Amino acid sequence: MRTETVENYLKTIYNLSSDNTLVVTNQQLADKLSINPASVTEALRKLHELKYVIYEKSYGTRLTTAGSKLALGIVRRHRIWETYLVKELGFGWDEVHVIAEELEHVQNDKLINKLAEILGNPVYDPHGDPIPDAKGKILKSNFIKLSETKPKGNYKVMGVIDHSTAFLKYLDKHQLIIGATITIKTIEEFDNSIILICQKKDVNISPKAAECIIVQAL
Amino acid sequence: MRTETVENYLKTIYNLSSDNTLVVTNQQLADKLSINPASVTEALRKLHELKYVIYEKSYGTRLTTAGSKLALGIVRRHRIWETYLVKELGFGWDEVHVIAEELEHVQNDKLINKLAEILGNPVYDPHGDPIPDAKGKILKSNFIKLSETKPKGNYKVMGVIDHSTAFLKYLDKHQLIIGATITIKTIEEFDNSIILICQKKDVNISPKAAECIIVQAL
DNA sequence: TTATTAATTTTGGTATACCTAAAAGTTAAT
DNA sequence: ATTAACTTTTAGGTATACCAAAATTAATAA
Repeated sequence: MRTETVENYLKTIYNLSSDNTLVVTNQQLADKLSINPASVTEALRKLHELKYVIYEKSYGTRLTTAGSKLALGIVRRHRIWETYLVKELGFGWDEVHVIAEELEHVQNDKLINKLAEILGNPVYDPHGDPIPDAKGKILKSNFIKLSETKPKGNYKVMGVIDHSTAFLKYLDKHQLIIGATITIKTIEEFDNSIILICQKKDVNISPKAAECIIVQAL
Repeated sequence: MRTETVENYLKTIYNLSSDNTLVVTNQQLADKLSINPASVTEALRKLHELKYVIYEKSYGTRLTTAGSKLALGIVRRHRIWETYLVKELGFGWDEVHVIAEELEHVQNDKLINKLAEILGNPVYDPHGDPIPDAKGKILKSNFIKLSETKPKGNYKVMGVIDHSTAFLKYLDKHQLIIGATITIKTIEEFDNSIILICQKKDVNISPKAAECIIVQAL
């Protein structure tokens, strides 16, 4: 199997399994990777043979220790590059995902560690995602989704789940950037949209968007 | 055809044709790319269909205008990355080639132009090779090979042809770095090896190495 | 010029990573 | 418990990018 293919599967499995606590379905993988489910079945069988995943037919897949290790390496490379692009090269947080998607496959630990060092070994990337260290250790947060918050509560925006340019530009427009403090005003009965206060302005967030914003209770 | 495959062929044709003045043979390509000549024939036929090269059966190949443009883009990316790795990230000139070989395939003009800007839009990379500008314009030098020099002459080291770590470390050892001033002492009758003076020390250079060192007469 | 050597192309074949369509299996709803 | 809906797998197929071996073509030397 080509390295890049392996890396894309393992990274996606990692991202979908929330730190390996969940089993990932073929459908989820097919959707995320934009490929046919039949191709996923095939690939998972090979990854199982390579001992990167435990794939149980018609049930689901999770990473082995070896697979996790590899996945964390790729996640590290991706997040370090995103941070470097934003902090050192002046890119916007809404444009770095696609570039990092390519840069993450460049195989050179010395390079990544050098970038990390220049950045002061950051622990979070520009989207609020934790960056694994060189040994693969990663912080796990007890943050919640905006969709799980309660009215009257005060929260701090800690990260996002969707990394698309469109979504990030939408957040920028409402000042909903990492670190912003918000207060939940009400949750609409009929469509579950959330009305919150951010920078003293009312902002209306759709349930779909609320699923993609990560916050911490204050 | 995969982008990376196209890019590797075009780049190699460019490098072998010395600025498109020479026709490139299949053998040369097979050697440089470490693949079977039969595969080269196949690939060239496709590149011809794609209008990137003019491939004349059993004769040779050269780049079209479109092919040249693409090739220069890849060469630019490669050389900008090499320079960035050396100048900004502290890598040695002997270790950047392999890394740039991967980085050159990352498709993002804004990124390359940003790196170039940080570097002050350099015109030469760490190996003395000229870097095409964003429009594809490239300096052409009238430098000569060390193997073409004459005894008693004074020269300045301007670049290298071989980018392997082994060769570059060998040069480092003898202080034969870019910019170094040398004087040709003699050329051995029986094996054509060159004895030159560099940093006041005598250095003996094999004919093979002399083919890979580019100098300018002073 | 012919023979020899070398380069190139043809032919037939492999592995990878996808695909579609159909079959089998699983889950949920009545 | 049976049907309906969805998911997963199987089976058969494609394009890419390579290969080895044989056939052809070109270049070189006798």
